[in-house]
Amino acid sequence: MATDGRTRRNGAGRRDLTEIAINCFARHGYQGTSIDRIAREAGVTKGAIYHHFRSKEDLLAAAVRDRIGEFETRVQNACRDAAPDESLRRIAEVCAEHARSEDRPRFAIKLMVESIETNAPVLEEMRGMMRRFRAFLRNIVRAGQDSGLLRSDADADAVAAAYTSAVIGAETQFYLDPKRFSLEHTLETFVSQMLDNLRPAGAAQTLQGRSDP
Amino acid sequence: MATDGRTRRNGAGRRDLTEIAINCFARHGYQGTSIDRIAREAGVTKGAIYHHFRSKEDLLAAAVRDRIGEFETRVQNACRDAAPDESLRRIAEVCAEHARSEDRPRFAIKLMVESIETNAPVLEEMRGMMRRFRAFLRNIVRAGQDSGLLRSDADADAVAAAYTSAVIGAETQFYLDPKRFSLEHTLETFVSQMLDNLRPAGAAQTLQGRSDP
Amino acid sequence: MATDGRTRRNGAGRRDLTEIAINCFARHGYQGTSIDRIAREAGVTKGAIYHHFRSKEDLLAAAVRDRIGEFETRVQNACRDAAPDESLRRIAEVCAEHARSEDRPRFAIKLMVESIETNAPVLEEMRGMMRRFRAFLRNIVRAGQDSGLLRSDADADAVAAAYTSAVIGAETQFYLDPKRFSLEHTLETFVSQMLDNLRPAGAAQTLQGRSDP
Amino acid sequence: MATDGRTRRNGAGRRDLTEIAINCFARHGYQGTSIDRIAREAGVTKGAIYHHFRSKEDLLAAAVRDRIGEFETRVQNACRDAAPDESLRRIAEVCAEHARSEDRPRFAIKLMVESIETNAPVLEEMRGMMRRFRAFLRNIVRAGQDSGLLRSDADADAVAAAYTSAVIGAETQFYLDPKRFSLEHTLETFVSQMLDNLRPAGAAQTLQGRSDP
DNA sequence: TATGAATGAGCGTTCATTCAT
DNA sequence: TATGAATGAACGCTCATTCAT
Repeated sequence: MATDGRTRRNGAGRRDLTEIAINCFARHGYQGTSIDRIAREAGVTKGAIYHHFRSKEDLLAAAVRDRIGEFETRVQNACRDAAPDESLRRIAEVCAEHARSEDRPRFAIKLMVESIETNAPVLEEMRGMMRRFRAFLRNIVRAGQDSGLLRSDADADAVAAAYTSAVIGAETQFYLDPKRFSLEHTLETFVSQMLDNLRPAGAAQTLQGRSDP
Repeated sequence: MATDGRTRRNGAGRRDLTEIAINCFARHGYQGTSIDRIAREAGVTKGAIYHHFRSKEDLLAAAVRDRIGEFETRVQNACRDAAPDESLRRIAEVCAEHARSEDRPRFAIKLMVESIETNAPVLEEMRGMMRRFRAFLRNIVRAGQDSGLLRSDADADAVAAAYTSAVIGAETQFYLDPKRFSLEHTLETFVSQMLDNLRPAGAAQTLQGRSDP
Repeated sequence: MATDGRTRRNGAGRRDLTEIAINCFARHGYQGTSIDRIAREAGVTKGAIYHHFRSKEDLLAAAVRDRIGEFETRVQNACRDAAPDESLRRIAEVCAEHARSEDRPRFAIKLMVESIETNAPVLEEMRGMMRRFRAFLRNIVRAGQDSGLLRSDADADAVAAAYTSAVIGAETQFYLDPKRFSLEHTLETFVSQMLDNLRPAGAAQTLQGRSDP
Repeated sequence: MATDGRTRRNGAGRRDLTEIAINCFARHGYQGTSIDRIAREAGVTKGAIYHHFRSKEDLLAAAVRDRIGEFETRVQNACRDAAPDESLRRIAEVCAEHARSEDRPRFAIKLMVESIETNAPVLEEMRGMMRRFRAFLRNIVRAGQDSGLLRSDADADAVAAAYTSAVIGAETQFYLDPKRFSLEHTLETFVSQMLDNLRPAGAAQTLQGRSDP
């Protein structure tokens, strides 16, 4: 009985292991996480992990892939049936929620940065995620431009790159200094600034950017 | 009596060691850098390092403090005798240059992110640097507002936070994907967008975002 | 399925390790014994030891506890069904045998002395052993006094303390100078002297102290 | 000015170094004492120590020799112009005082035991001290026997060995458990017991051995 | 499918010792 | 006579990985 994916107590399946692993990796980094710790937290022995994964790197790669897919699905869903400018607002919200969530956060920032110059396969995976994220944003901007909603003389690639930068940088600062860094407010400020700037010449200018005086 | 800075045997003084150490730490992270590696790269034995520093953490702290001071000096110098808007452009340039330089780059991003949840003292140091950076930017924005150069209804704190985010995020993406991420262009796009948005109501709008195909 | 106690590969179970460890500790002291040496002597690698024990201190504690228990059992058994004066003779014999045995000797003296001012938990363990040993002796003396076999105006506590002193001091001298220090003869001399002195007023005095030239 | 042996602050002479060294060795043992620690406590650098002593072992040997000489002088002085039985009482007192003193204590016990099976030269030194101590005691006993003060059928060697045992064992227990082990009382009990036993046949028996009921 | 004993390489750190000054 | 930089060997410990069961 009770075979709903995660069985009780013992015997965590392949899937459960990636769940637990990515949490450890996200918290303590790849090098800071021992197979032993993952095993302990999963309630299994090291051997069990090596039964499912060929190596620590393999486990990390599998876990990262899982998370990336999940994150991308979430972003795409947030944009379903939304106008381009609305999509750009929603994506920022999803990213902020992700950063604040209990279990998922930090993994992209921590493992992405840690893999620079140290772990080519994961780096490639992360690079792909970032490229797809920027392409996704760029397509939204282009769609907005095609429909006349956004200024057509803006460089959609650069806008997407700046947007991605703001998200990554805001998340990083938030993890670094959660008490003093206002994640949502920063992202809202950025997005409003950007949308304001992308408004076609004739459109009226919104008043934004002043708050908690 | 051999006083060319690095005295005796084949030595590498305290200072040289922090230089070499921070390069290693920035490249491979704190956990990914062994004392042996630093020693090898400095041409000394592990013992020599422990003669100058009490522990690996001590070495890291000394190296990080050095680098932070250097970076902050550099940013401040770039703003000497510059108008607020010009300062905001120059800071982005300095950050881009820093990210592209041979020896100094990556240290902030890598160690900042790695220290989250794992190394409280370094975290504190980095937090301090980020807070000072944001405060520095905010003061520039406020100076611009006071002089009428920038819109006075903008939230200077949020603008500074967004600016910092853009810088960190752009640097991160650049390290991750130097071939495909256009660091300078992204930062220019961001800064122009921001300055455009901060222009007082009456001022003319510049053309920005010239797409490079 | 190979269940001869020490299973698999070339192993040495937890128990064997404490046996080997205490021998090393007793010979070279705690600080003078490296984990590597224990491993080598046990025919395993360091890692195997750390699989069974959390630390060198943990291994020491386990080994010391084992030995203390063994020693106390041995002393108690020697006194089964013996009159108080006979018990006091037998305990000295057991201690002398213990000091001469191949594997067990020295551990108490070496580790007890080494732990003074340097290793609180082991000190505590040893202190406990000594207190129990003195209490055991005192109870024997009291039993002798209650039965009229020994002078009742003697201070049982002080007698027990002096007895323990003689045993420890004789053992120490024996280890220091086995060729020139006559362990059994010294202890016999002491015990006879003591029993002579504890003889009730009316009883005849034995001739003791026959000098062996 | 001020060259009274130990100069102010810096520049501890050879003699001062052995003083400081033996204190360290007595407290933390030989292996537990680093040259660095001695240097720090003496207010000099390691190099200065190596200027005076060829090695750590050499320093230990010198320090031990100093202390042994001092101790033996002290014991001999205590016996000047005293009858044999009185001498035997006084020696126990000197040993107890020595064990309680601030600076000198523990060195014999700790270093003697630690050197067993690990440090042949020091072991030899300690062996010599013990042999001389026993010989000194034996001669006192013999003198007592020759003068008719003590029973002449007692084995003077064995008596001396038992006496030495009691002293060493009492000291050890005292260091191990100063709160619960009564050093002076134990030694007094032992000596009284022994002297009582050594009294010639005709002499009256003293009442000893009952105290703090 | 999972366990647990074991390995072997490596890491941070300590320390006696050397030596140019 | 003394310093302080440096060495090199060891040590306690960790950890990814292997493998018999």
